[in-house]
Amino acid sequence: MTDAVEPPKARRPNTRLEEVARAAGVSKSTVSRVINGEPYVSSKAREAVHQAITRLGYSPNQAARTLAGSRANCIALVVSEQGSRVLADPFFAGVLRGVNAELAGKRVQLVLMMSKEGDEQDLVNYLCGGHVDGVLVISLHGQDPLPRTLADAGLPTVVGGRPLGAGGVPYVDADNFNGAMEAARYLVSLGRKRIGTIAGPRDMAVGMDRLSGWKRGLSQARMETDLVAYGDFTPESGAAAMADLLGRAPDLDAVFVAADIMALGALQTLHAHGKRVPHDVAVVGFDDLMIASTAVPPLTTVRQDVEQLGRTMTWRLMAELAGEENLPPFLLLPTAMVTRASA
Amino acid sequence: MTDAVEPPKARRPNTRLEEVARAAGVSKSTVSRVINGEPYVSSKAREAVHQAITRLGYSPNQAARTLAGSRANCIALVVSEQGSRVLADPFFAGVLRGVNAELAGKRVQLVLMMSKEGDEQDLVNYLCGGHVDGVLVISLHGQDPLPRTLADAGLPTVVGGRPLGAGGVPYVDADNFNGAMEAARYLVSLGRKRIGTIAGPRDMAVGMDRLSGWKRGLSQARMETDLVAYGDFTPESGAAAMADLLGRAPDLDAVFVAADIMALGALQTLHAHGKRVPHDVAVVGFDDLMIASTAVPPLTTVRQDVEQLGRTMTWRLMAELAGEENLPPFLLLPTAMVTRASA
DNA sequence: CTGAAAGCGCTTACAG
DNA sequence: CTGAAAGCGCTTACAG
Repeated sequence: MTDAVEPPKARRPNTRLEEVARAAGVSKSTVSRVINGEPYVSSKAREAVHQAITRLGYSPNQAARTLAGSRANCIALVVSEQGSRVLADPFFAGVLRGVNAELAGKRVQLVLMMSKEGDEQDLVNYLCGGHVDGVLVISLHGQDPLPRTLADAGLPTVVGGRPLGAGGVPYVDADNFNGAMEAARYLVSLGRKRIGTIAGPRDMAVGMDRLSGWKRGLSQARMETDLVAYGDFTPESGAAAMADLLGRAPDLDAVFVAADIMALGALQTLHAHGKRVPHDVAVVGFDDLMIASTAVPPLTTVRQDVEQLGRTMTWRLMAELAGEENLPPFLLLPTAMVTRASA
Repeated sequence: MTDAVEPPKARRPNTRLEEVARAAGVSKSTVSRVINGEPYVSSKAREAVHQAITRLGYSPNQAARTLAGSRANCIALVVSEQGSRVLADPFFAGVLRGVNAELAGKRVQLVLMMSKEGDEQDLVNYLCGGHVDGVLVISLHGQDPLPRTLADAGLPTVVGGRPLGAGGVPYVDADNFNGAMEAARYLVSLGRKRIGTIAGPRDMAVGMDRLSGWKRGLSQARMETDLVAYGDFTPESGAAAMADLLGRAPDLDAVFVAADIMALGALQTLHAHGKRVPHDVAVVGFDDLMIASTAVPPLTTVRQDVEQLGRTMTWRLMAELAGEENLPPFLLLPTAMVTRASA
């Protein structure tokens, strides 16, 4: 035997609060108070504790804090798996960046959970089990009762994107209605006469709100709002919807596509049909994804700031956890037209 | 005063293990054993406990489990913020889906942490503080010492994408070298004579490995490997690199672009220069993003399965946590050419 | 402003 | 196969 037997990994115990207390010459209570930023601590004691913490590289045991205290110091971001494929990756990643940015410096962890078809009960049990202080929910579909369930259980909850089936639960959303209306007005201002739209899925508010905005924009100009085709936020569905629209209205000269990712498919169809963009058909998208600027031609679109969405959701949730009152029931973030070559 | 004073939120205590024990007519120890799937429990007791758990909707308090036991039942996914912008969103979202898929059914939570410039020490303190059982690290840049630091601290760590500065730390990666070599060979087989490449950043293994693969593919055909331009995984950098290449070699008739997102920019430049794709210049990308198929023309590319990457990383980490031995030090996932119109 | 003590809800030897 | 008891590392009244 040349190999020594692996010694039983002596899991070196971490620095504990007690050691910090000893090093600082105070009691555990005082250290705890300093860590939690409580007011009644002498600056001398506070100073000593801070130094000891730094010197020892102390990091409080979260499990113990959670168990002893009443909060988990942890919030959950719940993503519906179904929705995550549809709403697509840039949305998800952007929101996440925003959430993290807002959480920076706060001692709050983010746990990520994907809700899968069929395990809703497990999810609700877990979330309501005191493991998290609050929940952020995104990419909801249809009348998903999840936010209502969580809110009813007394768990602070904020939804990203207006929830269709959860009246009363606070949410943050881009101002999809006005963004789409502005896009429609822009196309009208360009002198376009036959304007269609490729809308998002009927069971998501983001789809319906953008459709409503487009309708309003056209109605105000006394134009027809009959040219509607639906897609599901994939390039392929955008291509198919565009073909549908072209078949129904050969004289179509503009289209508002409710998502850049579908607009890419629409551009492909227009190209295949020999339609020049924007000469024959003007195209406006929505989202302003990174790839919008490299579409052929570069896509005119309505920008929404998804990172800001994540930040705002988190801010709203943390404010509620902090006990602030009279918080707004919902928040709408502004959108902005970005004019490029396609319209 | 018409409003009643808000009653102090009577935080309804959750079902506890003790109540389950009482309902099942056994001791707390036995309930704990059942929950943790330990072997020495009579099937009768096991059955009673399971029923009680279901009936009471019991969800164990993770904080208590963590504190009492030695594991956190939690792993971290660490994303370098800098890297996350570069590697782009689809990568991140795909990996995350894979991680979640692999974690499904296991009672292990995923906490997400973004490492920001300057807070590395906090991050290391936290991770090594016993709050997580293991760490998944992605989108590393340069010689980032993080994985080495974590591994040295005895924390099981798996890196996604070959780490440049962490020899010895287990990693999972797409087989970038062979994928790129295959792309180069494919262009050669098409009869192309002057083949360039737009490579990724020099400080990321993914950039270097794809570049090496391309070089090898051309060398084997005794072709020049001088036409290299560098980008940073943005469409804009791809556009600029393409212009550079065209300036250096007007006779260029093919280009391997190390990422689809850069290929979009390259296509735009080629278009602007009046080059027809693939007639004048054949283009092959890498990744097979959703948008590759709606590029104009649809992009021939090398597919990597990022979701599989996430699953494999997680599997590798969980296997180590389970105490399995003789695990592979690294794992390379196969790539596959996807032929479309651009080459 | 400070400290001693109880308790959060589990897991884990230990004894049987 | 099972149970009584100690202990994980904090926070929080309570008393001073």
